[in-house]
Amino acid sequence: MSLNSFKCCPIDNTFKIIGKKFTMHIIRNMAMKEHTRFNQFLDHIEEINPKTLSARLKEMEKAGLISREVYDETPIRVEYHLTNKGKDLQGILLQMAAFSMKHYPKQVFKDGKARTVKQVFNISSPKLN
Amino acid sequence: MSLNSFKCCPIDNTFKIIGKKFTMHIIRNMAMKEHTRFNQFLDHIEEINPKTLSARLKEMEKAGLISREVYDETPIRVEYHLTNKGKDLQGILLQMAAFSMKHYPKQVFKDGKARTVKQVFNISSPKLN
DNA sequence: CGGAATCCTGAGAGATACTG
DNA sequence: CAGTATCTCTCAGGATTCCG
Repeated sequence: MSLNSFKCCPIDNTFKIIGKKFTMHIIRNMAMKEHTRFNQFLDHIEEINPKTLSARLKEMEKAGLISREVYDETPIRVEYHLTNKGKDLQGILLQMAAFSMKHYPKQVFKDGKARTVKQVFNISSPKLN
Repeated sequence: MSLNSFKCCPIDNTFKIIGKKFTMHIIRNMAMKEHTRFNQFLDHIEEINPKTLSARLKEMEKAGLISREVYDETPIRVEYHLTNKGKDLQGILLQMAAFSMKHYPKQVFKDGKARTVKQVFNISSPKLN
């Protein structure tokens, strides 16, 4: 199976979906911290502002990475959840975590000692689809 | 092992290194097409221009992802190669490819049929460090 | 060949205030 | 609570030319 079977580059395509600032941070907080709500993201994502957060959430919903559900209570409640497609980004997320945990232990860990993803998240290598 | 051992987020840290436009494209061409030279990147990376390419290469060298070697011939020859650290980004690269190959087969493949990374690259899941 | 130097532009991000 | 509405502004990136 050769590279000739490609019409466009899958890496370029993926980058267009997740490459914008904060997109992976939102995915991270949904996948690893189980955050679901607007102000939760706003309060816990480094340096994000409501305008940008709103824009990212809309893009991600349009791309099918997340779902948006409105609960008509007072006060209103809106929850965002990862779709199965969004969950498939966890492989990228873990590889990203692994890279910094290996190469930047002093910045990443309080005690400065490197750890593996398996140690921290108790997870094994994500399958390649 | 809990999330409390983190000083800063490894995903955020990685994103700061590879999140800029074209960085992963350069890594891709080095890792998968064995490109090594300035004009090779310039000619084969979609929409890049010399100024941005130059900036990315410098950042990447400074970050220790690539090495720069000058061969004093006429005309001068300069080669860029992935360091071991740069090679450790291949796991992310493969996960990125896998995502689009699974979810966007019609955009990615000429025949529109999904393939796995294993089928295309004859490679198994990258290890998580 | 491998860039550096300019100049230019606009998308996108930041800050803040406001609203249903 | 979950967003809009402005308004400002920077700087990443594009286009082009030139240089050792």
